[in-house]
Amino acid sequence: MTLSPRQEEIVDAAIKLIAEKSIQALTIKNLSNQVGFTEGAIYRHFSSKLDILLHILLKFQSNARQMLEDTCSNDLPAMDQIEHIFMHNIMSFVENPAIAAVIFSESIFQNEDRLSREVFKLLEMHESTLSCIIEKGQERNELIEGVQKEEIIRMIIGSIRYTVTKWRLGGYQFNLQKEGKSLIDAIRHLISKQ
Amino acid sequence: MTLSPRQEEIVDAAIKLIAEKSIQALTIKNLSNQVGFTEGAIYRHFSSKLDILLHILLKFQSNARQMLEDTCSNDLPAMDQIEHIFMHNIMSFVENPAIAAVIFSESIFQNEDRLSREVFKLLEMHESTLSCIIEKGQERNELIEGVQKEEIIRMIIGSIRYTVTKWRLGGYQFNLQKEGKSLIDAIRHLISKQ
DNA sequence: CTCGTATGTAAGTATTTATTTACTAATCCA
DNA sequence: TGGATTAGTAAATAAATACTTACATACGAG
Repeated sequence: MTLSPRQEEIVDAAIKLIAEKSIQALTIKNLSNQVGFTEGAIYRHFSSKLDILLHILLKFQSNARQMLEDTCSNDLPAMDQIEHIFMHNIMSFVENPAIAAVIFSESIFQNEDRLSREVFKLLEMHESTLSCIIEKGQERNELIEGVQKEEIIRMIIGSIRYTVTKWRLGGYQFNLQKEGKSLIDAIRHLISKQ
Repeated sequence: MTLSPRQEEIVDAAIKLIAEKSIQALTIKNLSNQVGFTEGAIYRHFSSKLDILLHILLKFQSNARQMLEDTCSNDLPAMDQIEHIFMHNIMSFVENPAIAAVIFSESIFQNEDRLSREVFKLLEMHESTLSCIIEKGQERNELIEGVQKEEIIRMIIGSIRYTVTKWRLGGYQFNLQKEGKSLIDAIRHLISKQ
């Protein structure tokens, strides 16, 4: 399960390639150029291209898992925890646009069952953490109760994704961090009590 | 600009192909099988595959434009207009999953400037209509004012898109119409006055 | 030292895909 | 009628792409 240094190197090169060009640019040829070896060398370290994509997703998963656990372990007000997760995601997109490029490429993965399942899992991780936080927040009377947590989750994750998608479609023109902050402020205003 | 009957036929076949398989399945070979002609015949009617994709987007655009104009022309309360647009979109995804497949394939279009611009335009059409509705709603004291309309729009469009994406990733397992209704009810609850 | 394993290269292969070409049959109009 | 236009076919082409194979070299353990 854990990767050798060279495997890490290849996965990182793949991520860089996706970030700078697009997921379409992730070909074995391009990847081998990026790493500085020939195509055959890639196959010494991964059995297939799918395997590489899979490890990219696993890497993002383990980052996300770490962040989500850290967030849950402290005992801030619910809304602060949500903001923390929200802004952490925004920042990780800003610092590493490949994450967005990969995660938002479900359409490409759709025929690859294994990949779309891993993307799904990543979403589920976020959802279940948010679910737990919102539930507590409602019990503690910090968050409004008239709206089911499932719908709040949809709005939070959906609005991030949409904002990031437009940021990407528009060629990274606007300041994502700033827009993310306005958005989470609006969400706070809507779902906090009073 | 307007298409011949045979061109319509080809575009519709392309949409069907995307809906039933995926956007990856839209190859000239598959398309010609679907239509019942050979590959060469396709090129009698369209200059390139890109041209076909473009006309798919234009078709969706004109449908959406029609719907948005219809909505604006009546004088319902803002929230009812929003719900109308919202549910119209949901229903069009239910009836024609290709629309979702195409619109959510920005990642594939990203290197095709022309295509991503048209997807962008489709989003802008929805945004500007919603913007107008929300503005009036806030003036008329129907909608809350503490939150900027840009953020509300992000939440509305984002939450639809996210719900539809999960519906697709999960293989159309849940009832999108029902979930859409719960979601718009929640939104209504959050952004209506009182 | 040397043998085997790990890791690289160069040059394939097989397949897919968009597009083109040369040809044909039908249909329309002068 | 007859010549051009339209719309189809079959087959070729060119490029891209994931992956394989045969060979080379370095290096660590016995």
